[in-house]
Amino acid sequence: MEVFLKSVSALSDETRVLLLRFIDTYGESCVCDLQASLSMIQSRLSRHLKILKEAGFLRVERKGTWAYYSIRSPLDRFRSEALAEIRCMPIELPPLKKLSETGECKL
Amino acid sequence: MEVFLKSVSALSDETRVLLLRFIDTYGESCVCDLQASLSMIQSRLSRHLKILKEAGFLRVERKGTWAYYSIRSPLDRFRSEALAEIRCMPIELPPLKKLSETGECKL
DNA sequence: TCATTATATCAATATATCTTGATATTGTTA
DNA sequence: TAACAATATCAAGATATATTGATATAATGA
Repeated sequence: MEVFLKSVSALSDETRVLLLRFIDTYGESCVCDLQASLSMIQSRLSRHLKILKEAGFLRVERKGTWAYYSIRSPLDRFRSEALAEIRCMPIELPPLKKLSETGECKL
Repeated sequence: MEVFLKSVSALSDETRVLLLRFIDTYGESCVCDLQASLSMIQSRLSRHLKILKEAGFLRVERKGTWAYYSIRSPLDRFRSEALAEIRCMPIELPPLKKLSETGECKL
């Protein structure tokens, strides 16, 4: 798909906007932390994270079995502007649950 | 729908991106001109123009039975940036057919 | 190597969006 | 008012996208 269309399609879904806002707010997160914090099913998360990554908003870093997703940097003008808009949205962010650090992870 | 989601959803469709690019390039156009130039069915055009209008990209001005659509101005930062992206897209623009002015309109 | 955990992908269904043709609305002119 | 042209809306089917549960892959440690 064309680059711009891929970017805006990625943004046109509530779940993905929430993910971007969450990761932008709390910083790099692994899938199991997102799963615990947002109470989302794992396959659903994986799908949306992939779409956001392929649209140029996220990057992944593997650390052992964990995959850490973070906001890709630097973002181009359009994506930065989009992220700025998302920062202003009235979203109820659930608190962060860092299972990957407290060793409670086993979902 | 939430404002930002409405904007990006409006942008995430090839037909609407083409419409924006067309109107941005050739200036204010009525539906029958778009119909002739883009060889699109009228109900389809009407639908997409409405979505773009409600997303804040277009405005309409009625002149008699004609409805002239143009880029809304001023656009906010995000929408301007989006339009700038669209201006850079490699789109094959069909030539403008100004039926509404030459009196050939009767579709 | 086997077992375990985290993540990714797949297949089926559910949901949303687009396209089309038909009909309704609005404005103009006779 | 009647007839017509331009545009908008509606309803049906077609297409795309999202969600879920099941399965596959990858990394780790015993």
